[in-house]
Amino acid sequence: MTRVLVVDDEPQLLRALRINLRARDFAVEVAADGTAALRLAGDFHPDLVVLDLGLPDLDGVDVIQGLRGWTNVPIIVLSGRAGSRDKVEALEAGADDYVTKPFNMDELVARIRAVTRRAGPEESVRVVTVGAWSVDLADKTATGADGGTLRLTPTEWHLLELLLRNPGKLISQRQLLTAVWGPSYVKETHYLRQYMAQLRRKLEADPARPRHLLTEPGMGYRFQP
Amino acid sequence: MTRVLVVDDEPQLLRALRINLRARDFAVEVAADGTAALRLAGDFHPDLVVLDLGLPDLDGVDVIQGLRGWTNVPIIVLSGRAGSRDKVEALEAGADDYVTKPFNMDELVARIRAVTRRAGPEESVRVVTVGAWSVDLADKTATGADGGTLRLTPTEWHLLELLLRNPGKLISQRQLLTAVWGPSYVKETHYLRQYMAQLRRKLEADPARPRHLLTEPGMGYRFQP
DNA sequence: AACGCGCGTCAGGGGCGCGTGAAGAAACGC
DNA sequence: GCGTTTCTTCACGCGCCCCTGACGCGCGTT
Repeated sequence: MTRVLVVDDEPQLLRALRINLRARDFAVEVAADGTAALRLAGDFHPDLVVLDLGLPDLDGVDVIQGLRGWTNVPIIVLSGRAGSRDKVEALEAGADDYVTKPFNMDELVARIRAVTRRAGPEESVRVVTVGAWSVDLADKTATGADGGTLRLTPTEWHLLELLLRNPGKLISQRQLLTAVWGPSYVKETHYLRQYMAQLRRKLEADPARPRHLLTEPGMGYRFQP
Repeated sequence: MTRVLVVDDEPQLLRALRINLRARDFAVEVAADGTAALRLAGDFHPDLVVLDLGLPDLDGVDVIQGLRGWTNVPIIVLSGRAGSRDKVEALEAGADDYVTKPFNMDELVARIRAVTRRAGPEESVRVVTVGAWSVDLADKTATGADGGTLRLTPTEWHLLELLLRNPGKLISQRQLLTAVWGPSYVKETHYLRQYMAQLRRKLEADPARPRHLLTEPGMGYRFQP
């Protein structure tokens, strides 16, 4: 059964969503604020998160980034504001879809189905090949074609894992910094340059001309398989 | 069947629209003034509203806001006045498209189709085709028919994403400027011309004659799928 | 015709982001 | 306590992105 975590601070909306989703055969858990949402997400391991941006304690974008730091569970954002600025910010932070209130319940369910369908038949990757190296994300080892192994520091692993788990996808600097160093480090882009350089030195055949760990100027980085 | 509410105070235009839309398999309801329109919208729950701005009782913008208070049903505005001031006001209030009278019936139907197609219970778009290019908004990649990739700067992405996420819909200059550069840049329409030209150079087969990134003089820009 | 206005196009320059190297500060091992 | 590894900080040069100004064109107004 598909497990859904609903995060909203309005009791009646929470209740309406719970009833409607349970009637459609979803397992539903609810949270009323951002901190509870982040905690429950760790315990409940939902297949999908429905997140209201207007929470009492945390900013919605911070909740998204808090989740994106360790999981790429699909996130559907609810918001009372239709402003495209908010929408873009949420999507940039890692949301998968955006629904403005007031919304039609059938539409929301349709989007939930669409998002879970898309994320459904995925196997969580364990081994990724980066050039001549074979990286095992589960037991944290990297072995070369000649059988030699590579040593990576914890920070390097954290950064590399985020990129490798989203092959081909652009990960914004903000996302990387909040995930690896925390939300208060979003300005320290030089950390990224520093550690991306180290990863390239260790993994790329020609560190000056990376073929797999690519820079997207002004935006972020991307792992190209 | 798609349900359309037509709001206009001219009986002959009302009649013409009803006949034409019914012939094209729309379910049509009509209202002759703003109050009737707001009441009927609540009862009829249309999938689309065609709204004449020149109503006897209420100002057109007030009708739009009255609808937007509880629903985000697509609204296409009709107006006899070609003044850009009215257009922009209507679009800012939440209208989805704008047609000046006298209008071509086929054009109106085409816009109705475009707007309803977009708002249907479809999954949120990730990949959009623009001419020969395939643009992935999630991965931030653009690949051509020959497999080549395209590089876009952050500002170009921001602008393009806004247009591509609202296919067929007219986005006002004000909206684009506030979303990409911030609210204090609403006068800098020069930026738009600059970056729209760059996007056309990169995406359009014939940048001088754009087929997908269209200019609506005095109002804004539109992405035509 | 002259003028203003909006749009498209081109060229140039300043500033910022990126890559790189190096060194100090902190944490960890024994 | 000492050496090593890891994290953080600083400095420097280069390339490119963003902004700016200019001009031409079409269109409607005076």
